[in-house]
Amino acid sequence: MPNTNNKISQVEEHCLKQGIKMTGQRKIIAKVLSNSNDHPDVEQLLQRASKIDPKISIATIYRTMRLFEEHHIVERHEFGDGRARYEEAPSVHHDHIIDIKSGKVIEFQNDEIEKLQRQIAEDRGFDLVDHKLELYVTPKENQDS
Amino acid sequence: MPNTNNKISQVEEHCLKQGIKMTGQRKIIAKVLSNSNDHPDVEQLLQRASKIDPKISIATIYRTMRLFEEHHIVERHEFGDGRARYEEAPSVHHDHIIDIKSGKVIEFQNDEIEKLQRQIAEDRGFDLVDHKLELYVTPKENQDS
DNA sequence: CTCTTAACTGAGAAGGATTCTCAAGATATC
DNA sequence: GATATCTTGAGAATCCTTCTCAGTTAAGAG
Repeated sequence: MPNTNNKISQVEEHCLKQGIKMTGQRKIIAKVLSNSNDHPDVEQLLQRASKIDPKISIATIYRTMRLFEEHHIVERHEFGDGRARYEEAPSVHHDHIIDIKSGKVIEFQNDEIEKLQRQIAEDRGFDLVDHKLELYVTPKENQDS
Repeated sequence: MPNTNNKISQVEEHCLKQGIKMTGQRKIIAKVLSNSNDHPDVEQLLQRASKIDPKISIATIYRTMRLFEEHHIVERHEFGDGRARYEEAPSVHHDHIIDIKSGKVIEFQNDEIEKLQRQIAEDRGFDLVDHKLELYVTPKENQDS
């Protein structure tokens, strides 16, 4: 019976568009990324990939994430815990709220801030090529929202 | 002849206010920080401190920076190059522009963005306890500003 | 001023995340 | 289906940071 899971993932499609050679391992990692809604670190990626191919190595995860990052297929983040976290590069940019109590990461967009950032760089004679905006928060005290 | 450099530095004063035991090494590191207008990393701090006391150790720099950070006497930053950089905790908050061509770091303030950040956290039921805003830029092309 | 105790330091070992090395394996081309 | 090129796995190496521990020092009590 043919594997029903072998259709091409979003991430794999982006790879193909950019002419990246798709090895078995890269396809697996691409699929893992496409199936993740969170911001996994390398260890988590290895665990998820290992369920598909138990002999995939952590070096390949590292190499592949670097490759994907260079091709803007994933975004790398460092949320202050000393290791990189990844997400499939979003079509619409967003920033992150990190709940330091639970470690949960929430995405948000704010066009006003984006505009202000560009303007700040511009005003000082620079082109804004990238930015990092992270809000570190704790659940509000007097509220059970 | 009394050392003309032995007056208490800004950073040392903050330490005293907080009841931190001031050893010779800590005084030196405090002075180095007060005399720095940039965002030195640990290696740079060691070099600068070594000019005053050549037998100061890098472990002490690390330990002292952690101590000072915990007491909010310095701010630690990670500007994407994998090592921590420090600055004397500013009385007025600012964020950073990093010129990725030269590595130069420029400080800026923007109250509008600060306000929006607090509001974004608030709207989602959180208290904003910290944030990181870094603009990665390159010098503008068609301009000699 | 000296004693005492708790805290601090220097040096190197240890740790965690990431990259590198290299032999073996896979891929692609003709 | 031989050959050149790229990729992989495994462990070594690297970088930054923290830890360990024996020796030293700060700071308060007498």
